[in-house]
Amino acid sequence: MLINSPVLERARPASDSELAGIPWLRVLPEADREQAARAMRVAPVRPGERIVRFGRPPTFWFGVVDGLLKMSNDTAAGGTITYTGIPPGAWFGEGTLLKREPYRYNIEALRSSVVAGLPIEDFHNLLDSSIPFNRSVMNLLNERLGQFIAAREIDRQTDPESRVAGSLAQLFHPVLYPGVGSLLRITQQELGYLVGLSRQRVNEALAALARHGLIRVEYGGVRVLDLPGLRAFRPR
DNA sequence: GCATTAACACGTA
DNA sequence: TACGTGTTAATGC
Repeated sequence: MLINSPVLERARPASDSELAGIPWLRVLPEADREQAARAMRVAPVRPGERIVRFGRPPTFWFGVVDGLLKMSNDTAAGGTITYTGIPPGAWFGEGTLLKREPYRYNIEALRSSVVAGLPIEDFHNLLDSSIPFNRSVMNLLNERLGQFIAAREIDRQTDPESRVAGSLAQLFHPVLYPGVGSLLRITQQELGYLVGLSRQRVNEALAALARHGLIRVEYGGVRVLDLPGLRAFRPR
C-alpha cells in the first residue's frame, strides 16, 4: 500500500491531537471524517530527507504536522530553485493528485519534521462524494493562487529586507498554514535557504524589520507583530 | 557598494 | 554539549 513513498513506510496511524490540528477534517460529516482519520498516516522525517521526489507517481495528499519543509527543483545547470518553505498546518500535492501525473518538484525536510498523508484513493473518494471537502480544497487552491501572485511580487524586490519581509509574511498565512500561529519556528539559516541569502544578511534584515516593529526575533524563531505591515514592507 | 564566506564569542535548549 | 545568534574581517563581483 505504501509503495513509492519511502517516508510513509515508517508511518503509524495519526493520534487524536494530530487529527485535531487538521482543519479540513472538521468540515466533513462524521462518517467521512472517521474514515479519513483511519486512513491517515503519520511519519517522522529526518533533515534533508525527501518526502516527494520529482518524477514519482503521486501516492498521498501530504500535510505538515510539525517542522519545516522546502519545495524545490533541480536545474539543468546543476543548481537548485527553491520555491517555498512549507510550515506546520500546510497541505500540499493535491494538484498532482488531481491530474494523477508524476510530481514536478521535490519536497524535503529542512529539519526534523512530522508529516501526515492521506492515501490518494481516499483523497479521490472524498472529492467524488463530499461537497464540504470540495469546498475546502477549492478554498485552499484559491488562497494558494493569491500566494503565487504575491510570490512574483516578492521576487521583483531586489533589496534583502523586502524579500525577507515578503517571504516571512507568506509563511504566516493563516489559512494555508494554520499550524504556524504568531510564532514561526525557523532558524535564520533556514530562512536564508528559502530566501536565497546568507545567514548573516538575513540576520541584518530581521534586525531592520524588528526595528520597524513588524516582528520580534526570538531564539530559533520569529514572532510576527504586524502581518499587514510585514506584507507591505518597502525600503525607504 | 553590497553580499558572501569564514571565524569567533556568547547565550540557550 | 550542540546549536543558534550576533558581530567582525577578508574576499569577490
